Amino acid sequence: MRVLLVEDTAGLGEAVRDQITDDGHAVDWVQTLAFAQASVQTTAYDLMLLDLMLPDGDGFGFLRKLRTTGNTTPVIILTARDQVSDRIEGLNAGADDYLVKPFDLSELSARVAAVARRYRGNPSPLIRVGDLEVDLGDHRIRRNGQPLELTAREWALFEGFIQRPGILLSRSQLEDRLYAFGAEIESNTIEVYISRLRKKLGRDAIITVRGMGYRLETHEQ
Amino acid sequence: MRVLLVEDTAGLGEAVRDQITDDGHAVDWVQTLAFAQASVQTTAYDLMLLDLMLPDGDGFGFLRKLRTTGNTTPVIILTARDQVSDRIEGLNAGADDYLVKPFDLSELSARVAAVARRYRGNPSPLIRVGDLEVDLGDHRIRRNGQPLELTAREWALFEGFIQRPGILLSRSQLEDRLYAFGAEIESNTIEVYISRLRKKLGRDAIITVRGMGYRLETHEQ
DNA sequence: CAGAGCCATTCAGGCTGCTGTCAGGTCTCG
DNA sequence: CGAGACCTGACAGCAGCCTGAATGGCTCTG
Repeated sequence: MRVLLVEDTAGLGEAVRDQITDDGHAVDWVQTLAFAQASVQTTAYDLMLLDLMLPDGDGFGFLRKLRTTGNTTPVIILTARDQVSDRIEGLNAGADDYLVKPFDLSELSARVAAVARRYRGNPSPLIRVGDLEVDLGDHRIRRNGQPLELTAREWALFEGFIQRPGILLSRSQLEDRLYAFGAEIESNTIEVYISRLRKKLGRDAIITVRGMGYRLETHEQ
Repeated sequence: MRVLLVEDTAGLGEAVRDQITDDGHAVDWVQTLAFAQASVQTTAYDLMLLDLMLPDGDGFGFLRKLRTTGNTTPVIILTARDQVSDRIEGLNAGADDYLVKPFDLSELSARVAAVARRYRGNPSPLIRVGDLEVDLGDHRIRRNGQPLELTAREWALFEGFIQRPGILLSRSQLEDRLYAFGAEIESNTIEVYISRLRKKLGRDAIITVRGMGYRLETHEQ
């Protein structure tokens, strides 16, 4: 899952980023509404974590504007304000959940997982590709009825393929799924994970398109 | 994806061009606003990388004019200016993202990939030419329903033809698609690839225009 | 706290088949 | 018919890819 974190406090931002990353998601961290605006325009996020008090404005307005432009990305508000009125205003503005600082990182994890599950629950929960049966919300895969266990990184990669079956994903797009923007990757990690996925999903599940990337075999012509 | 790079610094331009090419996109590189203007009028780009300080003017004005004429191509600004006011002006002028020099090439890749992701989020258009059916996003070709396998180089060449069906491409234009700008090529490589493409696409798919270049047969008129 | 176990990452060795080159042929035009 | 332009089969070299194994970090457990 790809998460946009909008938070101007360095310490908290890092902690949250690390936590969400550990949970197996890719995190883009910005510190102003201007950058948040730019990010949501160029990237389709699955979840947004939004601080309310930012150097260049109020998160409420940003969220309202986001909703009026048709963006339905789930948003969890992170804030020091704990007034009931704030909570209501946040939910009215289109937030999906609300965390009051200081909050426990494991609590954050739980909310994130819940939003992800709810979000994934809407569109078809079970995806079938070839002999694979995938539940995006629960991160579960069966192959010929047999459950498969994927690690966080394996899942992050696989998710990219399953979301749009048959699509060609370049190496840099795959790196983008595993690591946040700007991260350096300087070995053949992607290849190693492709290899591991093949071992679990079946040898010919993922097709190498030499010089271009990889593609999930869909058995459609 | 087809990218227009507007950058007047030779070294940086080459580096960016090579990087984006490596990521699997087609890059047109121009060094002035005048050429940029001409390019956007003749070609539908999926992304523009725009330097702000150019010999014949300021990128802001160009971008504003572009937006007022209804062009919604995503634009990423590349600039040495890192003033907050510049950032805001850039976003106000209609930019989608902002990269401050010196930036890391992998970061550029990530931003470009983000745009590409959105671009591919739309149902990738199927292009039909003769008995060929081409999906530019997925890099797939079928001929009479039969899937074809093209290598990276073959695809790079073919992409040039399919993007503007019927256009005549000179030998040097084709070389530019395969090799970094300025690379010397001193054999008949292009001819060899044309030959290989013909073997896969059908003997009369590509027409030789003696002394001028090659053209894709469209069976129009 | 030691030890077991799992995971992410890196590295090296080996393999596949793409790439660029050449040679010798065919085609086209004046 | 000659010259130049173009075509294509063959091939060596190597880029790109695959994968087993090693490493180190982390968590869990007793």
